[in-house]
Amino acid sequence: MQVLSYTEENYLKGIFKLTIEMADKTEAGTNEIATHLGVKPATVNDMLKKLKDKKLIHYERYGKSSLTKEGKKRAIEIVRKHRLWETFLHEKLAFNWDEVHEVAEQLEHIQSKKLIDKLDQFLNYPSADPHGDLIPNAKGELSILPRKTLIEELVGHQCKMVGVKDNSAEFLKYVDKLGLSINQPIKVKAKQAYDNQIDIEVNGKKHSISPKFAEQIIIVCPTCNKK
Amino acid sequence: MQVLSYTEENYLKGIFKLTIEMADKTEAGTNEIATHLGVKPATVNDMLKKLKDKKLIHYERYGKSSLTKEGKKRAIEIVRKHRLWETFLHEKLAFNWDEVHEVAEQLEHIQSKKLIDKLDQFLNYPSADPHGDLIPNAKGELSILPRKTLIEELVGHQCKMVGVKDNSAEFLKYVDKLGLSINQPIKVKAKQAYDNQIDIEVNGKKHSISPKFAEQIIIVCPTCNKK
DNA sequence: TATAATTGTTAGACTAGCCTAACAAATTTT
DNA sequence: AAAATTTGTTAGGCTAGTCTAACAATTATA
Repeated sequence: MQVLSYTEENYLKGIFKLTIEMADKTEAGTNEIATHLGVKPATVNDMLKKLKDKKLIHYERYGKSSLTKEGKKRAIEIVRKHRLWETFLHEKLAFNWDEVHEVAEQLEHIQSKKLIDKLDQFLNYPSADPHGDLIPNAKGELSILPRKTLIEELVGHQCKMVGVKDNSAEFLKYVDKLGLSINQPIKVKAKQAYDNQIDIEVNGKKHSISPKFAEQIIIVCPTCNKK
Repeated sequence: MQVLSYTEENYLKGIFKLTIEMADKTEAGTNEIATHLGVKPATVNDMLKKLKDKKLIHYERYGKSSLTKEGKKRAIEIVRKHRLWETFLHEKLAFNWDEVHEVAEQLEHIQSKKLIDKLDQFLNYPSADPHGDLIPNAKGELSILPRKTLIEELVGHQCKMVGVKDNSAEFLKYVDKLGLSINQPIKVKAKQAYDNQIDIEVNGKKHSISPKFAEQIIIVCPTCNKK
């Protein structure tokens, strides 16, 4: 598989944003792409011809552009890398969520399949980046798992925290104390019929939490949705 | 502080390796740099003029080149980034020590002071990378003992292995068999004038090694440098 | 020391990615 | 439907980084 230049990758990513992530359109015009990327239309025109030759986009003279199947696949790989790096910067290196984008713009162009797969693993296969945007998996699939709260999770299942409902300092402090954070795996060990307390395991540590608390923790559960 | 291009950074790093990390020289020739970087001498010639204009190297027509104070500072920053990334890949993402170099070659060019300082912190301020090479700190300080190969070491001196040149499985297996590893002390007992075999002592055990082998073992020798 | 070999430089050409200026096609407005 | 506006294309030029081929300076050798 041919390696694309830094610039070619940025064009694919830009066209992806304009045609696939924007709900209302499936094609992008030359001027529109130019504005989005901060270059002149003449420059875009040259690149569109080049990307067409490489079979990464559909393009005809005076027409709009869109990604081919291969082009879309490539674009999704770049988006995946971008969002995984953002997650890394935020979760592991304590960058603020509004500082991560600029650095991820550079990191997303690093060429190494092994690197990105290992990073994914290291981050616990996150499904969303610090901005809440979904992260495609290694196959390029955007898994939209239904969200629920921890109180609804089945005993024996392993789920992943993706957010909270309560945002009070008091609540967040408790969340923190239990070792919970975005993308943190949680295993439900048992539920007490008597008072609905839930026994969970987080990072090897066991806790018993109240239903009131569990109700505030938003999760997704791959196990529930498999098959 | 002006930002250097990917290519300019690679030239500085190359000149650094040839003039500062190699024991016996303080200047590098045009052809030598070309060979090291895998480009033609004519190309190097252009870049040397450019780096001279930017006051990053000392260079005169038909003369050898060396880094200025500023050039050296820049080169050390790149080396620092390279080695921190190697450490990250090895320690956090479970890359083998012989797989990290290629990816670090790309990562070392990411421009973000904050990123590299956070990474340093995340890794607990490591002082050596997976190959045993020293990592300069944020101030660029590094206790540089000149590196050379075992074949150059004087009889009677005790040195320390800090790396290898050959990375083939065959070679590394032999290295292992002799009890050699990063930071392993080696004593040179004798050299045979007849066939240049070198008698060494590693961990109390004596071995006789070929010059071909010795040439691949990178060492530092405190004795040689203690005047 | 004269010659050969090596090392370094110059000139000219190429590509990728960018630009401006002029023009052409498509679309919108009147 | 003609004119005006917007959108897209082309031609030609620029820079960084690369190359080859010819030449010049330096160094090693006979």
